[in-house]
Amino acid sequence: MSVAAPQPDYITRLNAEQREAVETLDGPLLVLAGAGTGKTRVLTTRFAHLLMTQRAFPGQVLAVTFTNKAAREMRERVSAIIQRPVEGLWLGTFHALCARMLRRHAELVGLTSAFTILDTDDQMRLLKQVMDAAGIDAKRWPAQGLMAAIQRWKDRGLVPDRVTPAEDTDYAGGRARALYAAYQDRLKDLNCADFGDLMLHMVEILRSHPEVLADWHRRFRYILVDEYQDTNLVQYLWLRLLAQGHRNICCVGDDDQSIYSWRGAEIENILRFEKDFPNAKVVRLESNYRSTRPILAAASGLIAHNTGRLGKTLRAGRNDAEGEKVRVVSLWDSEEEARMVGERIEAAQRSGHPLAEIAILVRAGFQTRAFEERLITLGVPYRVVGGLKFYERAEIRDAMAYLRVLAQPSDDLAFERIVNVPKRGLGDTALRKMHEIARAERIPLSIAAGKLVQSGGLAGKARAALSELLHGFARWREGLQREGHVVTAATLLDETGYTEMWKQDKSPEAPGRLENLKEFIRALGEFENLNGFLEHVALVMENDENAQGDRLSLMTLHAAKGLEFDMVFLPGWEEGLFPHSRAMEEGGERGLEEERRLAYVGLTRARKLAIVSCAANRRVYGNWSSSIPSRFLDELPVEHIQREGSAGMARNRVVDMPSVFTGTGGLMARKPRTIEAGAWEVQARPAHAQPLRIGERVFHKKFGYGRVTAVEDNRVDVDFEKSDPKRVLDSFLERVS
DNA sequence: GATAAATCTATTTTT
DNA sequence: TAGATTTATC
Repeated sequence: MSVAAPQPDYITRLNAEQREAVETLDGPLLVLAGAGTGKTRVLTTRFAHLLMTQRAFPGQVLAVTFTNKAAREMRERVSAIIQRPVEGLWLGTFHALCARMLRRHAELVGLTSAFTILDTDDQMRLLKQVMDAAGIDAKRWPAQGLMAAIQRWKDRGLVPDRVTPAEDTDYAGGRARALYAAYQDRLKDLNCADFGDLMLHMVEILRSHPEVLADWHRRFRYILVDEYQDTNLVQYLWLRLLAQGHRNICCVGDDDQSIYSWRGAEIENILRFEKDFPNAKVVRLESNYRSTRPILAAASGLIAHNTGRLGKTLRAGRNDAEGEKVRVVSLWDSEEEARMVGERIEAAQRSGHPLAEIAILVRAGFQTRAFEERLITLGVPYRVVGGLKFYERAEIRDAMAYLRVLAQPSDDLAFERIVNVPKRGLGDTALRKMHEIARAERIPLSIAAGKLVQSGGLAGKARAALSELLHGFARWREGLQREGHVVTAATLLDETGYTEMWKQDKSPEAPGRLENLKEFIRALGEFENLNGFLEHVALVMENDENAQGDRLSLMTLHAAKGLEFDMVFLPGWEEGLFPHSRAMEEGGERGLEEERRLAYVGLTRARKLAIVSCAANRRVYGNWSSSIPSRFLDELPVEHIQREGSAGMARNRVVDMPSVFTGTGGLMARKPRTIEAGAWEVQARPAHAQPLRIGERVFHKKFGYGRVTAVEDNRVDVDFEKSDPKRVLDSFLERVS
């Protein structure tokens, strides 16, 4: 910087560490941005700075996000800084950007530039067909397992040829690779790509076509990556290939907020950054502007229990950072927990807190129900974030399938979906005949259908129905030219009898579905043409509906990442639920650490008050069972929390009701009796006169006989004979001699 | 091809 | 327990 050069105010508004992250423009840079430290601000300011200093034209910056929402936000904020709309940006999600690139090079992987992007439904159906053709016993080998394996391979950038036989032993007797190859072939035949393919194909192309890669190197001078801790291997490879030339890559992320390993995200990508990009600079953003000191201290204390972190310490960046301690409330059962949350929300509401600033964050989706019921009885408006998305609804998928056939007669999957919706009397038999012709002549299904009609290989009624459908498509295609896509789509849905089908439907959802179809047509009008719309829907599966009104938010912890609220409820902190037993079974210590990061994400969502709670009894699959407080509660630094509720767990640990309350067959198997508040709280009687020791044989009402493998306070690890090893409270165990 | 019965299966899900 | 999905039956 030259002497006394006046700084633009978008720079002077930053703190020192943020400023360093923005102004370090050349070479690899990793910005470790703790929760609430202004990550998005840095990213967008950096982008704007590149443009303002004329380091790059808009089209020379590649900016990658994970969600459409993040991309939209970045676009808006960049144009706000440079005070004009920015055009020609390569800003979007990994998938959207790859799709855009792949349309230019599709022929290099055997597709045409008009390839279709499949949704999960289509993927599954296609895979089932492939497995069927290969004679795989679908009972023994569920398609879902193979789908997961294929996706994992794709996440790692492995085309079928690159999968080693050693990785292919545990599915259908080592046939997974071959099935994967067959699936890929089918995709190519149909001119389709699934989500994973968008990344996979592009990486393959960049790997094997240096001239293409060089081209992209010339184009992009700077690369910006958001949420780097969530990248999977194929995304990492793609970034590394593109960054090879100029090495001006800036990745922003937080290893402590990596919570998507089960989706293929590799936390190693961020841990390894300095090795991958030699001479990389690392800037830490540790000044938190979001939360009060106690919340930050609680979150920091918790996450400190993780190993293998890059290490950051959140500092309170606000002047008014003092505040309420984190509440830890223990309750008798999940119903009482819901009541407690409801009461506090009402109280907050009474004292003038907007509901939009309150959130309940749960570990698993099913937990929302108890709270919904409570909120409904209390009349508190709420919204559940991340339910079924608009474009995932059946009626929308059907309508989409019609439009896809309209746009691309060779889209077999779409054709198959709608050929008998509404019912036209075209069942399995008719479909099989079409398939036979299609396979024999290697033509699309819809063309085969035409031949079938002409050859008369179909009974009268079915033949007439199919013929009418095909003529319809010919007509609507003409209409597309004449009347445009919106009118044609509406006509199509009417003439096929699709809207009529829902009008006739007497189920309570039917009116809503008709509404959705109207909304669908309206959304269509926002696009210039049909293809633009189809691409958008394939890549942007989100619903931006009903966000209005002062409503409380109810969502999973995963869905809450990136959001913030004044008051946050974190219920269900119990062993087995959070940390979730499955996470630990599958991921071991790594799984546990990811759960802890999830807890960290939860706590750091709160600006002013976090209320953590656990219940001693919870209904699991219909049965009441008892649970013990999450180990995460013990990991919160005591000086920053305030214990409340029926059981002060720090001093008097919750003593569970006798095991007659649990299990299925007991006297009170239905529900633990709600006893007078406080009655069960203080009896800190030791469950056993002599503490249990490792190796002792014990009996548990629900899990049967087992042997003690570890003892920690009143928690005992038991290796059960008839059940998986579990951690239980010692009061539930009987000593067996 | 539609309905009823039986069976299965229950984390998280950015695109 | 609840719901989704598969299978059996008419």
